[in-house]
Amino acid sequence: MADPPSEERDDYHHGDLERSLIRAGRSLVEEGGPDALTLRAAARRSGVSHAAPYRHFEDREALLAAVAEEGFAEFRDALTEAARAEHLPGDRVRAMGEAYVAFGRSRPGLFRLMFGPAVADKCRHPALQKQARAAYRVIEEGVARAVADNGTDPSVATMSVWALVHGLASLFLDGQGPPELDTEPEALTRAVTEWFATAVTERPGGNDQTEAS
Amino acid sequence: MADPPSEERDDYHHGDLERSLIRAGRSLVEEGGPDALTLRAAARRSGVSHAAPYRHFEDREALLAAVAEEGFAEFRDALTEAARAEHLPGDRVRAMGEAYVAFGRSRPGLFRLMFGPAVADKCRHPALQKQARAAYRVIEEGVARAVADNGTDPSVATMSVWALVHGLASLFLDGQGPPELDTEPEALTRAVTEWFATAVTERPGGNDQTEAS
DNA sequence: TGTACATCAGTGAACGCGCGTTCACTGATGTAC
DNA sequence: TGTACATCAGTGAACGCGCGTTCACTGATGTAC
Repeated sequence: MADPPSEERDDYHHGDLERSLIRAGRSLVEEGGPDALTLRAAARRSGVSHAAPYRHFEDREALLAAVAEEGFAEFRDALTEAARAEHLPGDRVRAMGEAYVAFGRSRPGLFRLMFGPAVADKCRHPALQKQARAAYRVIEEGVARAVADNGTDPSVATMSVWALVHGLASLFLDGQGPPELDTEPEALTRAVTEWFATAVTERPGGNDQTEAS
Repeated sequence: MADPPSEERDDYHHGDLERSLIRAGRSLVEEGGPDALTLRAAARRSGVSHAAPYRHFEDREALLAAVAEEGFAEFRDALTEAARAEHLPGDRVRAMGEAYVAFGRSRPGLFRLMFGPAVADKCRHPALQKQARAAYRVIEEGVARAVADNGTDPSVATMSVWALVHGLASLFLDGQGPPELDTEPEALTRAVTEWFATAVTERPGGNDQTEAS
């Protein structure tokens, strides 16, 4: 549980401290959530004095943002990959949904950092914002294709799909799975996303889209 | 932004410090999220020395749990009330969904405390667990009634609805609304929940429930 | 090829902060007789 | 009705902690001549 200086170095200069800090920061986040990322701990893990990070990051939030940015890049890759494995638009949506939930479940701390309030002012970090939007666009395109010719409003559909899988992931992360349900998270995720992908792909029944506006 | 001792008292004994601490804790949570709740700040707001809370709460987490418990009670009331206003099962589900999102949006800090990782070990707080389950049951019953005779698995449907509204709330809270969409959160919520309530109520089309198991 | 010098990454001491928690204490309250 | 005493709520000083951030510094690197 302690924090041994893991990266040994003999020379005065580290070599690539910036990358090392991001990697350290990421492991801290994955182990203990966003709060566990402190500049001092990241420095410790990189085998460097606690003031050294300031050569590379303006403040703590900057390192948080860098870690989150990396997370979003991986996230987008995971979604893209999942979609690539399928051919029918509906299957793609389902596959992306499962990948979304799987990503969150396998990296809870990172997921919380990416979507939570840890990086307060995202406008201050354009690179992060860019990656986040890129991930959003992957879902958006997939859903748009799936509802292309059934009359559903694409942005409502995208938001629905996104909310559904984001909610699933969040609930699992927070241990809020249904109390007495003995279904495995994977099976439940599959059932829900499948049901939903089908519903979204098919022509919506008597739903009056204009009523809300 | 400072922390003035808001509750004046002349006498040595407070009167009802326990309640006062919960109220103070709650306002701290609502203002700055779960992290902002510290025993010292709650004591300050109650106009009491920083060691006094230990007469009423074993540790910081106990106060967090008490605040969360209160939150869940209110939450359940909000859901129940929303459902009561409607008569058709589908409308009830939609109304509950909107109430769920509205609750989260109007009390972001409390919502994060209730569903987030702040209270690490929920088993240590049976009263909290009880309230959380009670809230879950309200949704469960509403959804079960809505899908009663259309062949959808009620637990899958419940989980879907829950995930959807939870996801919507979370995304709004974290400022992750769709980038270029200019729709108001309320309208979007209404559109999504309405679409979804309709989909869940109607007979599911070509969806093969058994395929996942 | 050698040397002066600017640049830059990392150091270590220090600052001030607020926190959770413990402890011996003191002041108020209420009960038994 | 009055008094001794146990009980209990709140006090204030103290402990140790880890943090973010600043600062003058030192050691290494590489470039201009």
